[in-house]
Amino acid sequence: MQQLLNHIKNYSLLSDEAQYALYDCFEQVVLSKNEYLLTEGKICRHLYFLEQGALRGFYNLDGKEITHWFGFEKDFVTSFHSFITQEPAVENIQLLEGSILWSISKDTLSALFNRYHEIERLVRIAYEKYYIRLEERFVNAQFKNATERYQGLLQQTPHIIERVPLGHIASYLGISQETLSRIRSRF
Amino acid sequence: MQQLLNHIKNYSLLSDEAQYALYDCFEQVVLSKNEYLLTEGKICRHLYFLEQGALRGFYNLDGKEITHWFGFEKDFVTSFHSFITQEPAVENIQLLEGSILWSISKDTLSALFNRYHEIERLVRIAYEKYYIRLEERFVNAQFKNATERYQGLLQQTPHIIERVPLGHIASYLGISQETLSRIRSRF
DNA sequence: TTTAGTTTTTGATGAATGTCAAAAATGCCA
DNA sequence: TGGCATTTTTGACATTCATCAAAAACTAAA
Repeated sequence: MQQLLNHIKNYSLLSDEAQYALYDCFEQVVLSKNEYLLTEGKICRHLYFLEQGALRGFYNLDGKEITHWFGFEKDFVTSFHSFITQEPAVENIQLLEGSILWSISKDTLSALFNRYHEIERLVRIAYEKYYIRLEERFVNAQFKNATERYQGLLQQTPHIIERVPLGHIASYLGISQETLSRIRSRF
Repeated sequence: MQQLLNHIKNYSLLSDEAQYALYDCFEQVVLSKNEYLLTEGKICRHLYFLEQGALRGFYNLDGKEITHWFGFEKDFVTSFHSFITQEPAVENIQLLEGSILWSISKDTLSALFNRYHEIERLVRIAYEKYYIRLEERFVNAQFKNATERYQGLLQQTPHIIERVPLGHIASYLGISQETLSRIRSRF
């Protein structure tokens, strides 16, 4: 939990009071490898902070699992679309490693927004960072080829390669596992 | 300007006081076709609301212009990365039609955030919507083929096809103009 | 209208990547 | 330390899409 409070200082500084309120509202969740944080069709009512571990978001398409994002230490994770709209999730969130998370419900978070302008500001700023990150992934997906995407991954988030099976990574990069294997053999 | 105040009601409702403050802080900008709202290398210091008209964001890659987004009536537009980070923009924003915009500087907006929690909330909610929109485009880019992307465009944003030259649309969809032409001939 | 510029389409070809099937390598645990 | 399951690699072939070049269609101004 201390890690969470520490991490959010990167977004904006909170008063002691607001920090304490946060401290009070997050609950610890411990899950083991392969368990699910969320399954398709359920409404995602929580936002999580990943203190330790790794997980992936994926959905099913024509019988195949499409992994479209990963979460690691210090990431906020949720099924964003479902969390925001409160519609059923189209995706699953599955643990890749045993993990420690901190959870807050949407309702609790909304209540915190009402009480603390500074917490809503923090989230507004967090959104900006996550938006920029997604924008970059979008440009990669749309305008770079398989090799460039893999090299970008190597440079920008090498930890992914070290901790995740190649099948998931291929999916994450939007290429087939075989193609990824061939690209890797050329280095 | 009334259109702007009306539009933001879709995000959240503002007090009269906050609405008046907004009214006070936006300035009208009128530009004609082909003019630039922003050019590569400049820092983007403003957020714009597009009341009437159309524009595109594009960047240069290997001598080609890559159009990666369009703006139309009721869109908030800016070079998001540059506006948030205050680093030089990598993209250009060019008018596709003569347009009427309303502009607010980052500093002015920040001051409004400080004075009105409810305005920061409005922007937080707007970010959520824009994030979800981008997420959808990302999934399309990464996991759908050219034909599916074009059909998605037809269904979800047909107005784009009616108002934008096909060359820009092809780029927006991440395919060559020739391929787009062939896809279109198959309907 | 005519003409010049721009946009869109068509054709031929090649490169990048996907798919299916099988082999090889790796990991895990009894 | 085997043996089984999973993950990764390799090979053959098919498909999608890009590229280059040229023709056709469209647009707008003289």
